[in-house]
Amino acid sequence: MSLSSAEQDYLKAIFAITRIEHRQANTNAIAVLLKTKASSVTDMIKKLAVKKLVKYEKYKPVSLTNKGQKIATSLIRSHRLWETFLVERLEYDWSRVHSIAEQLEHIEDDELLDKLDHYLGYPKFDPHGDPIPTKEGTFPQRDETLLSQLNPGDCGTISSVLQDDESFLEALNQLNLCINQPIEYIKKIDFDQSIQLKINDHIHILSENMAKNIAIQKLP
Amino acid sequence: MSLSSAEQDYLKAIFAITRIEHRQANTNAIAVLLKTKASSVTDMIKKLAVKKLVKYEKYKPVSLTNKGQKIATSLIRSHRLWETFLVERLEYDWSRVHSIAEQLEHIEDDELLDKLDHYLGYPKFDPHGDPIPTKEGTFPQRDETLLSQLNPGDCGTISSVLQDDESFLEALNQLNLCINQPIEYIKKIDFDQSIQLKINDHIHILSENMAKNIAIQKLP
DNA sequence: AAATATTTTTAGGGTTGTCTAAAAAAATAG
DNA sequence: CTATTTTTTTAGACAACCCTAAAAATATTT
Ligand SMILES: [Mn+2]
Ligand SMILES: [Mn+2]
Ligand SMILES: [Mn+2]
Ligand SMILES: [Mn+2]
Repeated sequence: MSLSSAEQDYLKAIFAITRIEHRQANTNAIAVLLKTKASSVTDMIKKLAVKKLVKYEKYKPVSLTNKGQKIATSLIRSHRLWETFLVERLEYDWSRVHSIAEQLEHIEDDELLDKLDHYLGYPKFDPHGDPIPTKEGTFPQRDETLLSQLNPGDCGTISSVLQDDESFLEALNQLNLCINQPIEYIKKIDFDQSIQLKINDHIHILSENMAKNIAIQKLP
Repeated sequence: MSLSSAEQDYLKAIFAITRIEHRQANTNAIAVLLKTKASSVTDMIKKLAVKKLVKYEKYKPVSLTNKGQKIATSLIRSHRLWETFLVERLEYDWSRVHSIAEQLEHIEDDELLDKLDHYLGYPKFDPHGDPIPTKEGTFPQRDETLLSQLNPGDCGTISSVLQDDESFLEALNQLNLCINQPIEYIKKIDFDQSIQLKINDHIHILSENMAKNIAIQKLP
């Protein structure tokens, strides 16, 4: 069964809300994520339910069937492999690749993902530190702490970012904050919960909101 | 102005018919190429005319404006660069890449083609020997003769194939007939114009139809 | 030049995916 | 437990793209 890009995007959205953000995939949440209207979501959910890709009861949050989950996982795999290709081979900045991967992830061919994976050397994490599921659908795991939840004196390296927003990532570039960059957490500023941290021996400040979207691997 | 994949496919089709096959792009010719119906073509041509991408008068063959030509050329560049990537980097067989490139050619990003071109080392010809237009829209030129038009004793190497059909290319694989393969033309068989030729010291036969779709660079 | 065949366009309709506005259901507050 | 607010669904419409069948225009024969 072949799915339209729109159908695929809905499956991805439901996966992101339920499995990644651990929220309920209700009509509005999906509409917000996909920048569409609740009525459009209802329509599409019904179609996906007929195709046995989601479980749906009127007025209840929707969930993926096994089949739907497999497809969503494969799309995430595709998205993240393409992002890796764009950064590692085409020398794109990590801030620019998300919207291109949104298009590339829908390219259909039986062998493409495996060949791309092989070519890239079976990467485990994408340029934003997000885990790339294996062909079998397993996500590599890792111990991470949100930068916003460190304690004074904690040291570590940036392991992932939780947003793909271009302006957010560009701002991190300015501070040399990229994946694997060592940092030291200094303290939280009482005034508005901003974070003070040391990067390459320089002190910088990050808003609470930005700090919430940066994950750290703590050094022992 | 951003164009749908369908609109882009029509521009490519008109380019192929007028500039490559040197025929008139009338409604039926386009419908056959795009495997659609004449009435659908008329509808789309009208839309493209409003957008000033084609010149259209009722009942007359259609032609591309400069703007339409630039877009078509860029799509061909995209298609052929992606085919090159698939064969040279992902190790696809040349017989499998066309349908994937049909999808990839529509990916939109300002920098993508230039980065891909740079990464591939500015290739001049794609895996089928077709010229890859430069960023400026110039097609590399070459002296070619159709295999069907050689004379007994002529030697040369295969420089391109005129069809992307998977079964055609797979059949060529079986005979070791790939780009740059040296061949010697033996003779035409009176019975049905089949071609006898020597490949790696072995004699083989090709149907007239296949020979018409293989281009040769003659050796002096 | 008229008759016939072919090509192109128009008319009307179907599907997919979107939207707004209104109705219905569920959740929340008093 | 009712009243109000919020969320979800339904109804109806629209744009893009494609289709079939019929009409109109053009090309080819006789
Ligand atoms: Mn992304
Ligand atoms: Mn990513
Ligand atoms: Mn091709
Ligand atoms: Mn090609």
